Amino acid sequence: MTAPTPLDELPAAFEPTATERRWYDRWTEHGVFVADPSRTATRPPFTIVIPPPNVTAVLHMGHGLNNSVQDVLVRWRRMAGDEALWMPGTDHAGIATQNVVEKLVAKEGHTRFDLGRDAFVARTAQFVEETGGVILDQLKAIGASADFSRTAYTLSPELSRAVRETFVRLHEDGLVYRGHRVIHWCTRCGTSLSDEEAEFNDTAGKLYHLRYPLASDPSRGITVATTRPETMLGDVAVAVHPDDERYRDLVGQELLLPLTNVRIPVVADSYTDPAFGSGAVKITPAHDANDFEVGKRHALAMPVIIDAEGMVREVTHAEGRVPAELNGLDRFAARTRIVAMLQDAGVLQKIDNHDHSVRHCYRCDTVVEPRLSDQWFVRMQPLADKALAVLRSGELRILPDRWEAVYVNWLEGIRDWNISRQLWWGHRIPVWYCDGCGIDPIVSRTDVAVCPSCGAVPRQDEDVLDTWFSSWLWPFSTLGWPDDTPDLRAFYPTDVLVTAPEILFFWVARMVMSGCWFMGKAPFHTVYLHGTVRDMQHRKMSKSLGNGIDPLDVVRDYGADALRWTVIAGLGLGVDVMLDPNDLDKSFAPGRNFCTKLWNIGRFLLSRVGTTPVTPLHEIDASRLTAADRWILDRLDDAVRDCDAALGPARPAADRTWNASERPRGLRLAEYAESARRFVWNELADWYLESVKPRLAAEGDDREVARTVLAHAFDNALRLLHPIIPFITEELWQRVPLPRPTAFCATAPWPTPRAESARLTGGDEFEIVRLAVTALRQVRADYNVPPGQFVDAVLITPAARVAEFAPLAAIAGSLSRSHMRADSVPPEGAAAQSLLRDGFDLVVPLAGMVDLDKERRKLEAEAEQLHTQLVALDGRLANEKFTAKAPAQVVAAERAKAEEWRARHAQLLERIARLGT
RNA sequence: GGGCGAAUAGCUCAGUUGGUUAGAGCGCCUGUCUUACACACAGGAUGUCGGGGGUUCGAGUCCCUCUUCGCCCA
Repeated sequence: MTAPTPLDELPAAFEPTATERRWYDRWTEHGVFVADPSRTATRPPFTIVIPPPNVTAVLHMGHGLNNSVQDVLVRWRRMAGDEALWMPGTDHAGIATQNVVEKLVAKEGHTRFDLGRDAFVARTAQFVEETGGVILDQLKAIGASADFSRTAYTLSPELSRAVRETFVRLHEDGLVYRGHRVIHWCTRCGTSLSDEEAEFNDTAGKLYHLRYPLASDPSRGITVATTRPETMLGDVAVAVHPDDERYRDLVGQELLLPLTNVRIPVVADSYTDPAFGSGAVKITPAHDANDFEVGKRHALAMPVIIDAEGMVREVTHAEGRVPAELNGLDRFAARTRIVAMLQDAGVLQKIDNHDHSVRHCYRCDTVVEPRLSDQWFVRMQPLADKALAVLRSGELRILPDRWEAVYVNWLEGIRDWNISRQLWWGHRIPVWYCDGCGIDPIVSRTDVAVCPSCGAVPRQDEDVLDTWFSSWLWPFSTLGWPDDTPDLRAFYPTDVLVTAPEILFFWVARMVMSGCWFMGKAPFHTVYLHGTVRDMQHRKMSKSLGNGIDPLDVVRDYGADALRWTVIAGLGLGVDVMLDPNDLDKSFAPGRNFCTKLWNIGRFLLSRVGTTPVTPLHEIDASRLTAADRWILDRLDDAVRDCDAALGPARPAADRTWNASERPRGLRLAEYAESARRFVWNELADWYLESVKPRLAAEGDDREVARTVLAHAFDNALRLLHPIIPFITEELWQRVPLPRPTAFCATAPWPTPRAESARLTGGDEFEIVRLAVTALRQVRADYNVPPGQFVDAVLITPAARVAEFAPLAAIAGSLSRSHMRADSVPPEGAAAQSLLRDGFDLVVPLAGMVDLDKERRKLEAEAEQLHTQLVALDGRLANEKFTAKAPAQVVAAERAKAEEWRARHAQLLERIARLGT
């Protein structure tokens, strides 16, 4: 290890770029982030699995936020003595990755079909091999302390084995089945999608009212309303509600489908809403999931009139249904055309504007086409039941807790999961079909080369599995499952899952299901859902809007610590983070300013403490500590307690189950950041460091005490701050001349407060100093005393304490640019005066400057305000209902407060009287 | 259409089982290049806690209602 730069060479400004690289390499060299399952015998494990970014992704602010949060938690627990494991990795991202490589291939003038499946998959694998590590390297640049020796990948041989095991086992459990039904189809991606992947977008559409004539009497007819007139080519019936009087006599009769003159029946089905439109609905079973159910109930035909590319054609069971002029048209072009045709035919009665939600592909935003096809499904109800049970028992909690209702709502209305994807990039479905003998599909853990029934060569299912079917195993597949590995035994269940609400259903709920089903335990005890990074118009950052921020730009310009501090300190629980992509200076000012301030505090403090080793605090006798020392040590304890209360508890107290009082607590990262910041900036730097300057200037015993307290307080402050801003704290911490318990701040023990019993009295005297200084500064401002001008001031104390406060008055004087002395009697003559507390006063004789009226008004205003409050308080205390019904504790506190106010009020009146009239 | 949630200082948000002078950060105003820091220091201003009604000795906090906004689901 190279020696740190000598102190006299400590640069005037923190240099993030070089420093960050250096410390990250050194942490890695020393295996600081590597977890060891054997050590969990003696210390609790703390595990976080990363939400695996897409293997094609590049880092954006969403990742920056998400991973900063995880890193804060992992670094905190690592310092707190847990065996901390942060499992990193990437997701093969079937559709996204295939799309990327298809675009590359397209640039060469080819399609994936030109290459063929094997060559395309090989090409994609090679692409991932070359570029897949990019985002992980970018995570290192923001300081992520993940255990990269364990980096996982959803399409690795190990995790692929877990996927296949899962599929087969669920099939054995009766939870995986093949289904024939209408699913969501993306005509651009050429694959089916799950319900979650087909997102609703509000769309301004139109409602077309079409009149279908009665076959037996074309003068009569039924009007149906549809948003998709082109699907009428696939209509097989019109449904009305069984109780609808208007249509009762028509049920069972036939209508003539316009343009094609296909005869279709009128059926009665309670799916129909009599209040919507005309109360009659056209039924297109092959192109609408609800119509499909109606079609099944009434044993109707299911003609398919739109193909996989979204073109209108007579696909199956549709002979004579598609007019020649519509054949081969894209579905949207066909809509325009058919509306004109329907109008010409006199069928179109009216067109209303109609806002409704239309499903779009979550990857490419193409309008989803409902499509009749065969797919593999997971029966979700049994899995969902378990996922609900662990939330209700308290084995699992979600923060902010309002998301628990959303989670429950989704699980209670759970629908089966379509896991087939008509893609090439992913886990091939482990099912083989024998065309020779036609036996049932063979579901197998190992590849099937020969049909066990007839000996023919079977063919494997062409489809791959939904990517989420591999990522839902992430908390245990990354630890070695299905093998019973030391990692799995030590680190499962994991602790906290940190992610965004968008993937609560896609991923989080499904992980809970798989964890409960395969491992018998929820995969984590806490789900932490953080907010979204947005721009100043509160729009989500996105590539298409061009309002994104590249975290690496921020790291380059301000440093990783500034990035981390900004997002963590601004991160209320579940609250969105607003950043301005057009003004990075302003957006990241909180982090940059704080890092600069901390650097300056460190630079000054360390230069004053010097490099000579400092006596540890526990070797200093308590009697040698001054009031200021005791005050800052008390503040440190408060800060540690506040940070602990904001962050923890790290895990449920007992049996991995949350009790009601713990359940909503913890993970308040912004509160933690603020508590630590307040200590080091507003207490240590603003007051203690300023007050201690004179003591450091004089050689001697007291200088040693001051050096010890300074070094001790700063050491603890750096450790408190390290999880948020690891680089700058490590750089400074290495220079604190205290004996180091560990090689790195990153592995130093998390601060603990002194026991309440060890807490010393004496902090309050320093509070008088602070009040005196503040009062003097106010007087200065009131009388426009030039900043450089020293004034005389007297701290009025009880007679018995003049000697005790003489040195404290001197400190207050140096902090307020005044010659302040302690005395029990005020000086003669006009003076500005301020009532401090406990009978202490500050008197400032400003010769010739004091405005007695002004002083009187000041004191009278305070007395008057106090009086008003006192009257209200006395009224409350005189109210028998209050004293009888309010808790005794509250009443006692109110009485004490009344006494305190009364005393202060009396003192104010006395001071006013002393000013004369 | 169903469900959930939010509305507190100019902005983003805290405010723990109701307890009485409603807080923080940023921003704003004034002064200061005070020998670590102007990315700083010092001082200062700012809220009928969305509207209305109710419960209570007491309501930002509980109940009802209205308004506005957000999210999820169909």
